[in-house]
Amino acid sequence: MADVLILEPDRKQNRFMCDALTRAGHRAVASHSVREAEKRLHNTRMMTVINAQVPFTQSYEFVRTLAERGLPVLFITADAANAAHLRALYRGCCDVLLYPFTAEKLTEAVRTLLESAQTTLTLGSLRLDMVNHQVTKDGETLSLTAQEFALLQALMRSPDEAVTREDLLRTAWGYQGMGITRTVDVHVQRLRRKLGAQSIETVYKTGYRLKMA
Amino acid sequence: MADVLILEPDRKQNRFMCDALTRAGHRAVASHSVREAEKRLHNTRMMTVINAQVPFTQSYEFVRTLAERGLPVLFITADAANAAHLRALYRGCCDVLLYPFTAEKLTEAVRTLLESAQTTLTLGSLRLDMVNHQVTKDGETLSLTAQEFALLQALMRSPDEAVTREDLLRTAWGYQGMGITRTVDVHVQRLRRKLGAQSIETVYKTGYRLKMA
DNA sequence: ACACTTGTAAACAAAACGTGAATTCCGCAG
DNA sequence: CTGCGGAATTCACGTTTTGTTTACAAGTGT
Repeated sequence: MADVLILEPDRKQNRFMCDALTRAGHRAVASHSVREAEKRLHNTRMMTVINAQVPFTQSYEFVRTLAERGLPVLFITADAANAAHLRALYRGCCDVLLYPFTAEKLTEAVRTLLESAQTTLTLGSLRLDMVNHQVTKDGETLSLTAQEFALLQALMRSPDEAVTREDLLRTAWGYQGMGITRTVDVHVQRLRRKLGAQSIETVYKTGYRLKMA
Repeated sequence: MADVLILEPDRKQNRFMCDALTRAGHRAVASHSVREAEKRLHNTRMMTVINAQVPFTQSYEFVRTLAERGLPVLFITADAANAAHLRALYRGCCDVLLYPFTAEKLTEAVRTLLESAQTTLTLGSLRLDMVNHQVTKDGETLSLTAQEFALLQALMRSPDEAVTREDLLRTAWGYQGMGITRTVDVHVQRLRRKLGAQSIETVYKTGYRLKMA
């Protein structure tokens, strides 16, 4: 994950940040609305730089989803009080940068955040590499589709725990408040085939659980 | 359990609380009547924030049921005297917040309450984990059905106490005012088999009791 | 002994799940 | 823009699991 998405409505600012990061060797993608950003990130993994002024009601869910996917987020805000608040709110792989800032400060913050980002998950002989979008089992590479990959990732984040279908739909699909769907079931079926059974057990009336080792 | 249900008839207030909690990283669900709330909580575990003004006759039974299920409840009231009263009435995993309050006070109260929320029950060598939907006895995992799980949970909440069939139907099934049924008996029978006898004793003309150790 | 309560197996009903196939979606090359 | 191909989703149906009722045997207390 070397790429950075910049969610900043102001064109000029956006341009400035893009340039700075590009010069620092990253691939920067400009984005001006949450909608656009969501679309772009739907099946890609990259960190996000977001202006904290974008409407909270929209951005909140957005950032939360990113956090759940283990993607780093860097907030930009001019309000020091707000900065503290944000830092407390989203701890983990998020950080806050106070406006105004130099290009150096920005690239430094991005670099630090990227370094601390989690890029692989392991469970027994299963290894999931988020950078290369690869999953290996006993050293052999499995070829999973994007959705299968996302599902496995969601399951691997909570090994040995029962994960509800609703949770899976939210973290692996980004859906929310969707009614009954058999989608998860179907994908679990496919994953089972590829992983070799004995891996994902179903928790009746609840969801699924990825068993350790 | 990271979710919060907000039972507050006033739309504006409800909205305010939802926002505050959402911002604090919880998933908040708005609800405007006891009826609605009951439906939502029927087979989900989440804590509840309730405005103490909602008609007592309705809310009393509602809150009682929640407490029996071990679900935390936070009351909101403007009346300090009432606050003391409530605190005394529902001790345990309930708390009271005085109106008016800031968003911070609210999230703080919710966080504290959630932290103290019970997620596992233990009795002798029996361990019941509500998060993972698992029961272990002497370290070995028992496979219980959802209903058996709910029943055992209800029994474990009152160890060494006689629990009436009616109580069990209410807390483990969500039924109320249902007439005669042998359902509880049948499930007790099955639980006995899985737990190995010697565990659930019957209290003639009343119900059942889960013996300690 | 009698009326009533509880234990239990088996029958039945309902819900949840698995799965192959049909359909829709979506990015992409032409 | 259009058709193509793989992936995602929905659908329909069969299977499995679970829950409830029933019928009768066994137990309990007066």
